[in-house]
Amino acid sequence: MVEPLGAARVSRAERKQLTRRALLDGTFDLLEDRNFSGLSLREVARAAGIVPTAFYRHFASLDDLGVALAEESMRVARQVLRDARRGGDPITIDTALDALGSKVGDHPREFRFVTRERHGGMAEIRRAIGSELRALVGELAIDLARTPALDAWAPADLETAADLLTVTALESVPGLLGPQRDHAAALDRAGRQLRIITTGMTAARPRG
Amino acid sequence: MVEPLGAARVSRAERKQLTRRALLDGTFDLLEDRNFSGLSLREVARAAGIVPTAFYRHFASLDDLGVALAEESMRVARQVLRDARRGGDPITIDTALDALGSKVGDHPREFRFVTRERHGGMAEIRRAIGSELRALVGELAIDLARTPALDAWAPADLETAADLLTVTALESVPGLLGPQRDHAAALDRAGRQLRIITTGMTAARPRG
DNA sequence: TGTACATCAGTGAACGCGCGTTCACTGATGTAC
DNA sequence: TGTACATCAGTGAACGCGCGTTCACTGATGTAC
Repeated sequence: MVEPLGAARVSRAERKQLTRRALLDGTFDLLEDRNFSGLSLREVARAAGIVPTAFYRHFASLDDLGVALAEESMRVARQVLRDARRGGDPITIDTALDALGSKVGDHPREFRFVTRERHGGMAEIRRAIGSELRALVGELAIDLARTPALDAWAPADLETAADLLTVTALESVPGLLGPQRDHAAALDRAGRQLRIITTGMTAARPRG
Repeated sequence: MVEPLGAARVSRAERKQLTRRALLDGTFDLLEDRNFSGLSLREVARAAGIVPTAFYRHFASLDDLGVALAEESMRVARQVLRDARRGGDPITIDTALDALGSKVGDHPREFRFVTRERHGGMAEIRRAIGSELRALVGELAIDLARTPALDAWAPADLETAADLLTVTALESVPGLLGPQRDHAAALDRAGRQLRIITTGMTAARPRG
């Protein structure tokens, strides 16, 4: 790494973290129009401004880097749920979609990664995304459990419903990653679908 | 291609079709544990038993082959809807999931391709799958339009609901591609989710 | 039926290139005293 | 504060390999007469 003129002195550990960030950021940028499995180690190193062999100081393999990207991406995705609850009020469809829309706008690379690699990626990456997604669904199920209309539901059924809501919302992400003019339609469609689901949940005889 | 001893004489056109099939089949087999974008042309040719340069007699590029695989896979997926209607009765959740379960069992490679490449693949492949999926959703919307309980629904809302049902069913495919013991759970979960949706549809005030 | 020519799926040599990984190294940062 | 040594992120040369694509070709099939 080149020391910029007049840069503050940083410790070896700090500098290593900066390079690690450069690897993650550079890789996210390379993924704008490609698959993770279409990347090469040399290309990733080039994007981070290091020599190929230095890559191994940070990750044992490209797969390892992919898992790190999956974890970082899912950390952003889980933040949507927290944003939707801001003010301490229960989550509604509108606050959730607002939160999703602005989070995708702020972090397109992370959502693109999740969308592309959730089913399309290498086994280890899929596993990492899957387990984080299950945690997110579990969180949402707890929100649902606090809803009076659903207090007769068994935990497993709440989980199933939370999964359905999550996947439906996630399905709108490709539309939110495209041109601005399609965003409203994507959110509108997701809103209609989520409303069908919540209508079904409150109308359902639980434990069917 | 080697002429098997005693093989029936086939025309040049027939033989070309056989090689094309070998390319499609060989590629599907290579995709069992990888991405389409992880394939190389030489590897595909090897799997089909031809020399790399002969590939170009059949497809202009790997992308072209990918689009052919997408079309073939979606042809199988659309067959699920037709199977679910067999006997001329309206589609139900149970007939649809039965049809899906056995179709995935018979054609795992095609469903794996759709699942992996729908969001994860190269732009041209995504486009091919997307447009076929929209056709499938349109077909299902017509089925829904024939349902008495939904006759007040606007076509666009039926389309939105059909999309939700389709995507929800599709989400069970990864579970159906895994070990046999997980199949029942995947279908059960999809059934519960589809029932939430259909409950929501019949309970909803249309044109909301 | 036989002959002469056209077609074209598949062959095989050759090319230059980017790949992942190895290895010994450099030189700034960190630590012990 | 100064010195001697250890650590370790990043370097750069080198390797053998599989890649996509080009090209001129072969020989069986197809067609015209």
